Amino acid sequence: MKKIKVLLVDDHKIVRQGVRAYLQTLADITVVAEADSGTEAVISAEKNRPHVILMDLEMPGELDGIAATRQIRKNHPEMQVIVVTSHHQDEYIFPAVRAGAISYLLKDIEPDELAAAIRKAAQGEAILDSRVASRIVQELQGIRKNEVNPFTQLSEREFDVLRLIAAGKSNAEIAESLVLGESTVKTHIGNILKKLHLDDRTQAAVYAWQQGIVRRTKN
Amino acid sequence: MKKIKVLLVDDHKIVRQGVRAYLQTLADITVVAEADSGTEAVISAEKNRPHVILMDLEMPGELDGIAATRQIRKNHPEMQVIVVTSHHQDEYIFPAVRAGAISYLLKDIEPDELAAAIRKAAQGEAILDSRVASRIVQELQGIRKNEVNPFTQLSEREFDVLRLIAAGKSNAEIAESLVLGESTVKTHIGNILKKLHLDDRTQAAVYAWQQGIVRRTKN
DNA sequence: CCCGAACTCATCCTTGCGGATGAGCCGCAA
DNA sequence: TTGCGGCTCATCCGCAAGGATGAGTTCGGG
Repeated sequence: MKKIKVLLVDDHKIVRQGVRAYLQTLADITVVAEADSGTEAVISAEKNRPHVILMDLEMPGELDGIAATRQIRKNHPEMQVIVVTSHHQDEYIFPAVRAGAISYLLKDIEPDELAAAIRKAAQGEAILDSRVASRIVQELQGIRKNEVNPFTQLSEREFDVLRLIAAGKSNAEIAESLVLGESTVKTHIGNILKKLHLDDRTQAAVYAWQQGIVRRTKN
Repeated sequence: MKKIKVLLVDDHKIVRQGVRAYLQTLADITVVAEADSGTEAVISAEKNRPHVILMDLEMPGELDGIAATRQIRKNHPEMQVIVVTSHHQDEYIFPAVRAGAISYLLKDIEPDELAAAIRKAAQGEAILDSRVASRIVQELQGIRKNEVNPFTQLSEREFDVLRLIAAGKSNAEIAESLVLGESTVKTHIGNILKKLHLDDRTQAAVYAWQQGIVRRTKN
């Protein structure tokens, strides 16, 4: 049986060592490389062709875990990325999943669960931490009693702006539409791009369409 | 019975007069206004609230017939735009329809056909000149023997570029992707925007998604 | 009562984008 | 041969778009 090649990405060496030590005890898993930044992760993935990548989200540098995940998945759709983080909040779950992560685990996971997740990921299957899973189910069910929407991270106003971006509007048009100063619009857009880890309005528009925020009109 | 209110848009006064004279002989149709430019058309539509707009495509000025059509349909989806033109070529059919025109007529149409088209349009139904209709059917059937695609006006290369725009790529990334100079990419994009009557890459991306040029990935 | 989050707006600065124009190359058809 | 359309690229210009920062507002919760 072929071993599952794993790439570890975490900015803390001690974490990598710990995980590596554990994984090496398993017969069917081998750690082929480590990276301590998003940029390195992309390069290493390129070079070492791992099957599965364990990606930490919290990392310094230009390319964070989410951006790195997106990058890698773009270049190599066959590689599966498991996101490992201590964030139990909502905010990073969806961006990570959208960036192409197959599983989203919390750092206090049991070792054997990690191994299980890696094996599943290699098969293209997902394992979500139960706490994470429940949040997702909640969202997908549309259980948003108050004002929570599927894009929890985005505020109502930002959502308004995003919709207009996705309609191809310019900042000036958006400002007029929402009765705002153009400055405000730019601020919102800046925040949207930051939150969604995108580079420009065009990507935001694409994102909106992919997510179905904008409904396709009759055609 | 309420009369159908019509707005005439054509840069030639003589044409407007001719059409108006004819339409005024009809009991159920009334010309409520005329406009000689795209800009005027938008304003006049706003003010006079016509049911149907007869729009000439060939007009000078910043806002041509297609852009005006798009604008009006955006502001007032309930107004129906009939495009009247002497272009029997493909190039303007699809842009016009995409911009929201319900019917596409050629200028050598018989008067009673025009009247019929207006009445149909008021009901939200389309009438296409048979020559136009056959082109459309051809396209929809995918009868593209050689390299003709549903977006006849766009060349292969432009299509390549459009797809990348719709993926959220920057000019530099597109250039790298297609192994081109950035200058060339910009030229292509300029041509794409011109041909599709769009303002910027974001609108192009939106357009691409609306048209289904980009396939929605799994989500 | 204070804190944080959302929302608003402004200023400064940099650069990517888009428009206009000109130009050379290739292949195909008249 | 000439011409045209697609493709390629360059230069110049103006502006919209984004990033970085700071700051004032309201509102609801602790």
